[in-house]
Amino acid sequence: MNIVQVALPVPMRRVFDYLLPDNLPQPSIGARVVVPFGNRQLVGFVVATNQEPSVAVTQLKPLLSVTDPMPLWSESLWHLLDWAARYYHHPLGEVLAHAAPVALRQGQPPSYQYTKQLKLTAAGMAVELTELSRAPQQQRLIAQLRREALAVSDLAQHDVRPAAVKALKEKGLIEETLVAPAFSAWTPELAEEPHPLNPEQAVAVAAIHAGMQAEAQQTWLLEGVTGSGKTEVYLQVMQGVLQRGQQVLVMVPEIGLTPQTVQRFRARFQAPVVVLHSGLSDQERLSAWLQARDGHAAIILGTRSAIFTPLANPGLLIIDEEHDASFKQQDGFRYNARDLAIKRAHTEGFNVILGSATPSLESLANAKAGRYQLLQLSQRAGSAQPVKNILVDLKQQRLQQGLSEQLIALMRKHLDAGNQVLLFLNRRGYASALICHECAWVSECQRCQANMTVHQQSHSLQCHHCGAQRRIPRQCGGCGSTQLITRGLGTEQLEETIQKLFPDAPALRIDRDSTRRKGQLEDYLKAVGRGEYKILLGTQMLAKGHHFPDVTLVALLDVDGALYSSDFRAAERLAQLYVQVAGRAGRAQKKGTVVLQTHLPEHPLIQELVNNGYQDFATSALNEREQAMLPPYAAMALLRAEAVDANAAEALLQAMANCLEQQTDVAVIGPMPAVLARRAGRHRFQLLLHASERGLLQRTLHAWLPTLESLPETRKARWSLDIDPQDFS
DNA sequence: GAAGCATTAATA
DNA sequence: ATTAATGCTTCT
Repeated sequence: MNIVQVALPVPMRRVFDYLLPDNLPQPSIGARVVVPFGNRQLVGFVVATNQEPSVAVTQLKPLLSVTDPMPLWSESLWHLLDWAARYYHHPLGEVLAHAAPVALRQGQPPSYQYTKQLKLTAAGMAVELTELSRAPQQQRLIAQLRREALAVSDLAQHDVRPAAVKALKEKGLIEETLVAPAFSAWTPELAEEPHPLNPEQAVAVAAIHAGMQAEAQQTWLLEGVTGSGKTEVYLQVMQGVLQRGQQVLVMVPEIGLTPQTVQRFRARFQAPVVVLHSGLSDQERLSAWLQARDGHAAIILGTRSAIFTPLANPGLLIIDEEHDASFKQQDGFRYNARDLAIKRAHTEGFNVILGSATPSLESLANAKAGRYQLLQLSQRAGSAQPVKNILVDLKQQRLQQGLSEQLIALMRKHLDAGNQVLLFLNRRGYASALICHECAWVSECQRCQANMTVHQQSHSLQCHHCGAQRRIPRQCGGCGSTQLITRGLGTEQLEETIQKLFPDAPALRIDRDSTRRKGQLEDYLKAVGRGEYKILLGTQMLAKGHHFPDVTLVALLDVDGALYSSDFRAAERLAQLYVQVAGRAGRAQKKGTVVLQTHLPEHPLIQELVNNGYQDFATSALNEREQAMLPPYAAMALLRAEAVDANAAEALLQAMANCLEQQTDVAVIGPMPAVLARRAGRHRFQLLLHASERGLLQRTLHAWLPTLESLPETRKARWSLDIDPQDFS
């Protein structure tokens, strides 16, 4: 009897053997099969056949069915997924399931959905409309179908009820047909003229074009300040790739996938663009996946998970804003899509462009080491001038709700000149805590080690970590006093203050709370573009990607947290944020000003950034990383554990530490409490592993994971492993 | 003693 | 992850 080894979407780092019944065809590696598992049925992936079974044959169950006659993935993509499972030490079955669209995960065939369409029969063509004068819906439908066929799913839009359709079918006037999906044409002609390039852009495009002629796969790091026209470079490089009939995969951060981005690609090329965004239905996602696999899609635009899209004929991969943290998945299968993309490009032999105004230190180090070719765009398009930086020392300053007098004066000046002002504050809500003026009681979350945030708008205290909500108390929870005051400025309160200080300047707050409704952010951004608002204030959402041509003053109100942070990446992230926010200022003909309010103006990072810019900051930050033996000059992995019982979580990591400490080439740091020591009622600990090279860390983990997994302490606490962790919270 | 909830073991 | 089996507590 034939044995089939199957990877299943369960959190176990092992595969399962099944018997192949005689009536089923021999499945190929990478095909899906349906198997019995416990008392349920799962869709699994064949990883091997004709192997020796790892348990007694009598314990094996037979496969229920073979779903695919062919492997689901090309050989190279299959190898990438297998590599990813090993590199991230994540169960292969879960990796494969993650890489497949939901429809395929559930066992649907990998085929296009045919749409049901209504068409006129010969009788329907001939019938006199007046014959149907007593059935207006039927009449309308016939009239419509004489213009063009109609999909059954669109009937409601034409206000035709199923009864009318049924009646017409019975009269033999219309019929239902299944129609194959139509793919738009793939032509090399452009839909619009390319924009003229400035000298730097031209150099970049020429360098990439030249490099593409070479046989060897290449990676370019395109470092372009905001407004320097990176997108135009992408477009002109893509042009050549598309003309050769090759596909382009474009990956953008979650927040960057806006209709405007898509619009730029559609406007330039007469080639089908497929967009993988969160709003797609399972069927639409499957269709996009198939179109990419079959080469019907020329340009595939998507976020993190787009890296798993099969490509018939890939020519180029672009990762825009490559430094963005959203390329790293923060739970479950914790992969880094940027790193996987580069690995994939290597194995499949296509070229990569990494683009950013503020490249990650990892990528800069790779450029320095000669693995990537660095291309720089330092001029802002048109006549835009460099921004002016102003540091405001908050020490001993009189503040009005977090605003220094200097900043308020600057805001007046810019508003009086008819320009817009943007204030950045990365803290939503009204205030970060409610405290008692008499006994210093603080509004803490019951289930997390964190303060609850005051939300005046919804009259509630909210925990931003577990989502808990309750009414704002009138009395102190400790002493019963009614003297409750707020601490820590949030965007809601900032909005209130701004309206008081600048009653004549309409202000708009943009944060997760104010843009909850779908499409609301887009509506607001349009209103901003029309000049309906003079002051914009908000969180991270304001920092990225949006173009505000009339904003001339940008201020970061409170970023000192990053300067005190224990996370070694905090400085890098602050520098990137600063440059991104600064990029919102003075994009058109107007000179921009950037204000940074801080209690630590003498901090070397701040000085370096403000005086010498991101590149110099990055150089010295990389030197520091090298001195301190931190990534990218070392490898890290993080073991996390959480449990209701704090001891259980800590004991598990201690047991793991005891095992791993036998390995001398890997430093084991911890266990220590996580930054957020308790979340949703669970105590959290972490254990940091540090090695001078990835290989050492990989070999250690590979050797020890089976032991770690089977430690008795794992039964008392949930744990996970994060390779190349980005966030230590 | 049954019902209800938490813990543990198994999944081929 | 999901589920069945087991253990423990609580309720009537």
